This record gives sequence, structure tokens and C-alpha cells, in this order.
Amino acid sequence: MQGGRPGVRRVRMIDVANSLGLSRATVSLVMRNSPLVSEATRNAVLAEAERLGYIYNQAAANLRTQRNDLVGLVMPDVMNPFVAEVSLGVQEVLGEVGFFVMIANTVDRVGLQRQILGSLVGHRAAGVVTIPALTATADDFAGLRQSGLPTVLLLRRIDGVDLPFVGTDEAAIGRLGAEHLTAVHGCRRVAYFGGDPLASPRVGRMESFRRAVTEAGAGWDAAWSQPLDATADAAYRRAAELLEAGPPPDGVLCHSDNVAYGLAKALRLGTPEAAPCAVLGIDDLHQSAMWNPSISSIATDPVELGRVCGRVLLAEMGMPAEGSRVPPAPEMHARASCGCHRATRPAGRAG
Amino acid sequence: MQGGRPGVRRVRMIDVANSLGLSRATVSLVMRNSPLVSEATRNAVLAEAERLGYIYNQAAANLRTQRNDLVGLVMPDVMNPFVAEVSLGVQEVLGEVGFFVMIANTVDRVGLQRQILGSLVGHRAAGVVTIPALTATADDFAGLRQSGLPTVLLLRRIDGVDLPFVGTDEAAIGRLGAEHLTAVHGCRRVAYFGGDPLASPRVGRMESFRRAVTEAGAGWDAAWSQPLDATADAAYRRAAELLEAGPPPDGVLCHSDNVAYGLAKALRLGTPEAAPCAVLGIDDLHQSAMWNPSISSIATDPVELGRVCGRVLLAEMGMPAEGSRVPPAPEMHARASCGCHRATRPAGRAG
DNA sequence: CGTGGGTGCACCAATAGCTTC
DNA sequence: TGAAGCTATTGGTGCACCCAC
Repeated sequence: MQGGRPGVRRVRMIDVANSLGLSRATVSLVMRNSPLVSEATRNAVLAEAERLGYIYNQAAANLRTQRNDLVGLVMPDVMNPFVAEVSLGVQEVLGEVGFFVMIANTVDRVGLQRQILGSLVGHRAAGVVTIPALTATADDFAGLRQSGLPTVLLLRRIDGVDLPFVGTDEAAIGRLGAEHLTAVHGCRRVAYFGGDPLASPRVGRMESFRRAVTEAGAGWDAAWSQPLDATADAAYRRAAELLEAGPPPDGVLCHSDNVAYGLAKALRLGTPEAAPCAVLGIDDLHQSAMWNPSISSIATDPVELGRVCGRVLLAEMGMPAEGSRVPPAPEMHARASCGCHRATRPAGRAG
Repeated sequence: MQGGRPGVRRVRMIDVANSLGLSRATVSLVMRNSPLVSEATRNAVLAEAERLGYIYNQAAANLRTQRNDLVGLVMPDVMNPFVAEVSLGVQEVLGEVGFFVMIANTVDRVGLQRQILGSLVGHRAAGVVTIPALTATADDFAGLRQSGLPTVLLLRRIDGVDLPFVGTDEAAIGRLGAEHLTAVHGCRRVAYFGGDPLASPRVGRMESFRRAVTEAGAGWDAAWSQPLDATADAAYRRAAELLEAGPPPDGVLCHSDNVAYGLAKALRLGTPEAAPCAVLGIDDLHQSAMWNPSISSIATDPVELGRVCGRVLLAEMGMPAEGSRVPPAPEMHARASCGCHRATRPAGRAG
């Protein structure tokens, strides 16, 4: 609680009313664009409000109506372009029906996340979409559940939380990656590279990926499949370390495009000395097509994912929501990093 | 205005009070952690509140106290990593003193921006930090000014708006780039590539860059210096087009790292057929050190820029703000794309 | 077309009641 | 009896919506 601005006395609705010899109810009707007021009165009120510097107090109105148009989007990393793009879709769907979407950044800290969620509950927000912090547990969402604030969990699953969940089809992603590496490129020894062990997407993807490659007869490289921060820098350092110890697997599915960037750098992909290793990313960030070599990636239209999430939240709030509530299916966008195209050729984003 | 949840009757402070035979004032004191209440009473109140499912209504409290802890960060593009990183700094400084920072995305549309700013004013937010939409004019900020809501303009200047401004030192960036290209690499013909003509940073940087390179005796390539969307894709397409028409300048300062990525791709930098052209980016995104070739870039610590911005806002709100209120000075981080290092060698972010 | 009275929920200043020494 | 220290309460307030007339 901060930020009171002393000094200038605020103008209230009743001041406008008194100044014109009207009642506050009339002024209220004007402010809400009600047709129950004559054109003449309306104009007089608007003019007087303008003259006095009156500013409608939405907060007071919200208190009375028990409604709010604020929807909180609580996420661990605003710098992640995939997540940022998801937010566009959420905003699109909810903005259309009059909600006001704002983003809060937990920086992946449970403490901050708890504080933010508590604040949204306290402010009586209309709804919440949240990507849980990595170390979050069911306890962190108990307050949310009890408050009845409509909530949708995004991308990361939390054990024991029975809130609606929207996320990518991790099993399909794993299968797509496995199929591409084994069937198209004939890889014999593969790995799932990067990602935090606590992140549910890693678990789901890796499981189905491993099952599929094993069925296809390829070997599993456990050393390269250890968990790891999902940053380019961490991936680069880990890969460089592993390359000291021996040759890499001949096919790698990376936890994200960011991870793939670091790995590509370490492998010196696109240079004459490059290691013979097919690299796949996940997310298909806009930059991946620009990379040298262009990064092959498994895409799941993040904007549409955001839209789906918005629709699920609308449903949760008891409002009509037109359109699909099923996350988009992942697609393979094959480029140079796996060997599908020549390394120095530009490749469009659509694959 | 949306999102009323009917059904369950909410528990109010007075319900807790009645249930215990206390007054609402006492419950209020407990909720605010006041020392004016005995330990026994406090515990009883907390237990009863928990049991009844009472949830403190921050909005009602805000109405009474005329204070709010919400600070809005209104920006045109949450997907821009530089901007995202600035938001971290803002959040750090304001969070420390109890404010709650939320981000609203204008997607660079003035209409949406106007709506968002109006909403923040109406909700009586404690303050606003905004990166104006590209086509914004002074009119778009008239309401803000009149409302007295403490505001800081970030990164983009708007003519005729006398609100406090925090941004990078564009002149210094231009000079740094010019000096590096001419003095270190001996470039004879240079250009400023990319950026929207309406963006004040482009104007400031290009002006000082052009003056400095001219003084150093280098020629100016007007065709390569035309304005352009600041995306990697647009830069790639424009560069490819210009390369059809003839050879590129031998030194290019790009409006951002994103632009540099597109240009590097078009020039096939890092490949045997690469054009002899020194490329500099601006922002030094984390990824730039990972790029192939690693991208030389002019850095201006975005987190610190955000901190400065937060402190300026605090001052604007009449609160004490320790620490510098001067934006960090830009620094040259020379890597491979300008020819300072070998193309296939990894380079650390610190240059 | 326009109005009065009541309501949403909690803060705040002033004050009263109770111990204790 | 009185001063000092705690604790808890009353009544008014912040601003606008809503119903009934």
C-alpha cells in the first residue's frame, strides 16, 4: 500500500452534481452512457465534469458492482519469447469481450508468485491465467482455489491441483521429434537435451520421445539427457563440456530453441568442422529461421495456444466462449540444423 | 466491466467480527497487523477468518485510504527482450518498496494505449511507466497529465510532452558505433540500417552516427539507411533486396540486434562467401554472443535502465529514491560480426 | 427523466473501558 | 484517587451503483 498523492483535492461525482443542481444518480447515469438521460443534461454534465477535472473512479464502481475487468497473467519469465507470444493470444480473446489483461512477472520465484496471486485475489480480479513457478506446489494454489477466483493453469502441470489446465501436447512433440530424427535422418543414438527436471513439459516430452526412439531401435544417451537450465548459455557450456569427453549423439531433441542455439554454437554447426549431429529445437521462435544454421524446430502456434487459454478462462468465468478449446497440434518445421536443408541457405519460417 | 461471480455470498469483515462478538475495527486492526491488538484476540480473529473463508478486500481498503500499490508498465512489445529486461529493473526497484508492478501490452496501437492509460487512471494506479506507441502524440498523454498520475516516459520521446523521460544516450551510441567502424575497422562507406522513422531513438542515434562518420571522412550510404521495421525478418528481406542491386557498405550500424541478425543472414556472415561488411547491433541481447557469427553490439544495461526508471518514478511520487537517476552509459561489446574476433570462436557476453 | 436512500467493504480519528502501579 | 498504558469500540468517510418511485 503506497502512493497516496496528497495536495489537490479530488473531484467527486457529487461535486459535479452539486455544481449543476443535479443528483449524483443522474451524473452516474451519464458517466455510464445510460440512455435514461436527456441529451441536454448529458452534455451539461459532461461539460461540467470536464471543467472541474472530474475523473471517474472505476475502483469505487467495482466495489459496488462486485465486478472487475482486470485479468492477471502471472508468468515466470516475460523474457521468454514463446511465453510472450502466448500472452498475445490471451489478450486478444479476453480483450475482445472487454477484459483488461495485465502481466505480472514471478521471475520463477514461488514467494513472489504467492504474493502476486494473493494480491490478485485481494484486488478481486476477474480471473487469472498462470504459468506456475518451477518449484510451486499444490499449496501455493490453495488460496486461489478457496477464493473461487476463476483460474487457468498454463503450460506447467502441478500435481494435486484440480484447476483447468492448458498446455502443449507434450507426447505429440516427443513423438514428432523421435520420428523425424530416426525415420528421416536415421539417427542411431539420441538424447533429450536441457530443461529443468521440475518442469512438467520436460517430463512429458522426454518420456514419449524416449519411448518412440527406443521402439525405432535407436540408443539412448543418458549423459546428454541430464536436466539443465533452459538457457542458451547453460546449454552451450554443458555441451562444450560433454564434447570434451567424447563425440555427441547423432540426433538431439532440445528442450527449447534457446537450448538449441547454445548447442548449435558448441557443435559449431554451420562451420566446416561441425560435428555430425542433427539438432531439433522446440517452440520455433521467430529467430530460429534467421539463425546460422537455421534451426529446425517443433512449433506449436503460441498465439493460438494463448487464445485457447483465454477461451477456457472465459468458460471458467461462466461466459460464452466461441472457438476451439483444444491446444493446437505441434508441427515439424524442418530446416538446416538437422540436415534437412543446406546450412547457408535461408529458410522461411513456415518450414 | 465484467466478471461478477454470483452464487456464494462473500464473507465480509463484519461477519468475522459478529461471529466473535467483536467490532469490525478490531478485525481491521488484526488484518493490518496492527500492534494495537492483543495476541489472544489476534489469533482468535485469524482463526475465525480462516474458518469462515474471509478474504481481505484490498480494493475496498484502497478506496478508503486513497492509496494503491499498483504501478502500470505500459509497453508496445512484450516480445522485445530488451524491453522485457528493462521491466525487470523497474520491478526490482518498485517491488522493494512495496509496489506491485504489472505490464500492459499496447502492441504499438495508440487506441489500445489510450484505453489502457485511461483504465490505469480510472483505477487510481499509483504510477505509470510507459514506452509510448510509435504513432502516439502529445494528445494521448493529456489525460494522464491532467489526472496527476505520476508518470515516466521510457525510451521514446514525444514532442510537446513535459513528463519526465528516461532513455538511453542515443548520441553516445551513435558516436560509439561510428568510432568503432571508422577507427578500428577503417570503414569508408557506412549506413544506419533499420528502425522506424517515428522512433525517437533512431533519429538521435542516426544523427550523431552520421555526423561522427562524416567527420572521420567516411561516406554515407543513403539507400542502406532508409527506415525499416525493426525485425530480423524485415531486415533480412530488405538487405537481400539491396544486395541484388550492388555491394553493401563496408560498415553498418544496425538499429537493434534483431535487425543485425537479419542482416547477418543476408550477408551470409560466417560463411566462406560472406560479404566484407562490418556489422554492429545495438542492445546486446543475451543471444548475440551465441549467434554465428557472434554479433558485435552496443550495450546499455537494460536492467539498470529499468532501475533508473523506477527511481525516477519514485521521485515523481514524492518518495525517497536511493541510487543513480542517470541512465547507464553505452558500451561497445566487440565480437565477430564486425571482424574483431574469428567467426567460429565462441565469445563471452562481456565482450 | 430524474431523484433519494440504501449499499458495497474497509479505514480512520476520537474515545471509552479496563488494568496496574 | 489518579496517571499511564493497553485494548477495543463508535460513528463517520471514501466513491459510485442500484432500486423504487
